[in-house]
Amino acid sequence: MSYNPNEIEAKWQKIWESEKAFEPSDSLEQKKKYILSMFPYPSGRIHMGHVRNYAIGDAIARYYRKQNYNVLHPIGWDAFGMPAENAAIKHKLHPKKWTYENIEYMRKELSALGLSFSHTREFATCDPLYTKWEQEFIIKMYESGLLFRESTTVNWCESCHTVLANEQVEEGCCWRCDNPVQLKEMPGYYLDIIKYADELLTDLKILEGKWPQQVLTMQENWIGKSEGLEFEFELSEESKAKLHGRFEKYTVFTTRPDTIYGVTYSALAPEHPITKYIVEHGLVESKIAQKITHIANMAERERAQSEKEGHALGITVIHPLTGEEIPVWTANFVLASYGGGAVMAVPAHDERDYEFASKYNLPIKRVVGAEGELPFTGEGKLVDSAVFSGLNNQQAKAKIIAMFEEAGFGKGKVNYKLRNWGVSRQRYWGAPIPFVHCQQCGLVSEKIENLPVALPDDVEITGEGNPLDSHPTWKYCSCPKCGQEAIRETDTLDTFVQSSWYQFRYATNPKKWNEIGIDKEDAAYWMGVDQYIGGIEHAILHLLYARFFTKVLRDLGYHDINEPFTRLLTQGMVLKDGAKMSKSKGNTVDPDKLIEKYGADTARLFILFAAPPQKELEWNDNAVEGAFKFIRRLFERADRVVRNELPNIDHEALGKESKLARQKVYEALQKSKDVYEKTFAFNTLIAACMEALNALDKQDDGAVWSEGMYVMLNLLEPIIPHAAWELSEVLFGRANLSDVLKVKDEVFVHDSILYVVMIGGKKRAEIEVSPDASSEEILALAKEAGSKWLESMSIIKEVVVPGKLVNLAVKPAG
RNA sequence: GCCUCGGUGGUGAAAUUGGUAGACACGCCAGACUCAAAAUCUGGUGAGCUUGCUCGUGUCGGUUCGAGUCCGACCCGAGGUACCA
Repeated sequence: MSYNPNEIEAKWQKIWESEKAFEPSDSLEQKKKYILSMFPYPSGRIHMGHVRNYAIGDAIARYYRKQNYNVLHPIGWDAFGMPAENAAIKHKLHPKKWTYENIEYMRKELSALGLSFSHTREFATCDPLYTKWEQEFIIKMYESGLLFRESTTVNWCESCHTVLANEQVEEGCCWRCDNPVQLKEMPGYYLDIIKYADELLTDLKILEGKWPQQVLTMQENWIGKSEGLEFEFELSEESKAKLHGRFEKYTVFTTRPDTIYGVTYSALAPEHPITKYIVEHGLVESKIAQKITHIANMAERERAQSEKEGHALGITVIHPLTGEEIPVWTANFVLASYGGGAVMAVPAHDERDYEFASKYNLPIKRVVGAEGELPFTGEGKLVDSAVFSGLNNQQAKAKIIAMFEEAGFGKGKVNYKLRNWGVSRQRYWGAPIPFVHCQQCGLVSEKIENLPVALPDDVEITGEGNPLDSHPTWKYCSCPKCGQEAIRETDTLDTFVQSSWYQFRYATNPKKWNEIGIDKEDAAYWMGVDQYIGGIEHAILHLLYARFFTKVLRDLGYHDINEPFTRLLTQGMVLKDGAKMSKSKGNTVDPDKLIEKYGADTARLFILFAAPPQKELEWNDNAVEGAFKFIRRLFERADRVVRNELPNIDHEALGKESKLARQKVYEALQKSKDVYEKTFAFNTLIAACMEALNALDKQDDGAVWSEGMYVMLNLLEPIIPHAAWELSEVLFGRANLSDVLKVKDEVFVHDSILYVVMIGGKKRAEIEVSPDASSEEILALAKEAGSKWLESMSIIKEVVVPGKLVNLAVKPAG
């Protein structure tokens, strides 16, 4: 047969579409697999990263379908977000139109790849029906206290005109546009992810061995749990008076309570209320006040990189154990958002405190270890620490915390680096936050029956300010509670909110989509996602938020799932000339053109053959050609097939080459289970099939050819589906595709076994040994074969590895 | 700095988890076909030399009959994180 990819790919795609071949069954009884590749942002065109992502997911989905699983393999669109608004500004296109046109185009591109998606479950996250349920979740979260509105210092990107979540700041810059992030005081909506920090951390253990270690470690570090002591510094009487009695004390957190006798000063963040009060009330020189204000207004990045700087605030606090008066400073390295924005400073045992104390000539008092260089942050015995002197510092930690708790001065405390998730964005193209501001009632959530609060279509997008805010009528409404005039919230939700629950939406039968957001029974059947596939760049952002949302929606009663993604595969990037493919570098390969030239099967085969999915993939045009030739060879060899079913073969009667060919075929089959279910090393399975085809070519038994093609097409169907369906249809009426194949053990039975003879650890000879030979017989043969190397040697040890090799350890005789 | 993952021919990569290093493919070389080229097919292809031996999986050491694989120290690369008290 000749191979015409364009013709057969169009033919089968049409058949799959009209037969709705890949829709899962509604029955919730059958064994199931939920295979999900991360949904795309509809940016306009697909790129090779998408092709790789969906080729991997599709191969796994098709494999399980062949194993008679009920398979859910959906696709959708992560459709809200900034590029749509930027396009609107640039090309005067409405974000909605831009987005849906892109979806239309990309859907066509993806369908050319022959992906086995369940299209009845497809949706875009900007569909009002999706927004409706999301807004309901947000309101329930508000009612349960998990969502709150407050005014704090936020990360602000001036170029995107919006607030960023902590996770969206990369090295002090905006994750989208790379502009330096400013700190700004603003009201916003927050999700209390810290409340779930401990569960998010401990449940990482469930994922061990199923998620890449790298991702688990990144999440662990991001959550950043640390245990220590929280206590209060009381201001001296004089200082209280100086602050007009407005402040009595403040809280500090330390992971080193064992060093508390070494405290020589305390430092507050420039944003700390006491610092602010002092600056605003002229309690320090105006020059110093200016400097402090300057620090507070610096961009986060700049501040982190600048030298340690601080100013004495002219107040003191009382050491809770010694009663000493300790000076209070403000310092640029104290973070407002962590541990109360204040620290006790122990310069002898903390590098930062030491650097600061050295610069400003503050006293340094050693309390751990007898001698050696300072600062010393290691383990040791306490000195000059009253009753705790002489204790090992680890023991002292526990005792000092216990003592504080007993005396009521403080308590053991767990802190997290993780910050609460700021979900409001000052942008148009997102899901509106369903709240109104009422003069009478304050912040009020919209009534559930009024959802969705939909975006107005008639907006002018200029890039200046939030179009919802400047819309003439949209924000004016009546209060859902008292009916008075009120103002609608004009902030929209972070787009990561949509991608935090889409996996549950797919799992919900679309027949119920109008009535319900997430169906509990459907979720119990389909969730968690058995295999999730996506880029490592989502290791923290999306994967942490989605895990969090899953737990929150569980606690709100929507379902009973603890973790959304049972197994995770992070695919490597697609490179060309050693660099990531990008338009700006001009090293892209256009998937459409590739498919036009070689067909989708070649594209899929190359991508899965060139490297294991977890690794980076270097593009190679010649190797693409090679992939095409392999498929063409399969078509050419179809003529060798003489039976239209799996033949029964008398193995013993075959010639040597035919026996070897059968062995290669079944080696490939044996390998396939591991590849499709565990390692995803498709490259090795494809190589095994190539070996099998090479071996088949060296013999001409028609039955062996028939069996070989029957099995190989079954194994390759998930990778090159169009070619496999076409050949299987013609040769076997597709019976081989629905068959769950079994390995035939007789092909691995041999008349003789090859043993490698090693002498002194070096390979010296090979011997053919009968399968039932004893160790003694094998050794005798080995010694004979290796006699040349045994002359004037004496054997000190004889090792026989059954079925493999003989190793004779030797030393010179005499 | 800290954490994680890597380092194997000219290239992409294999190696049943401690058992013949380099499967499979790309490239290259030679041959066949051709007036010629392309395409196709066949064979070869880790390095070195004295042509059957030596060396060879980032470097150095260790364990073992046997190490790409395990242990220790180091070098290099990629990613993450960065004043979290």
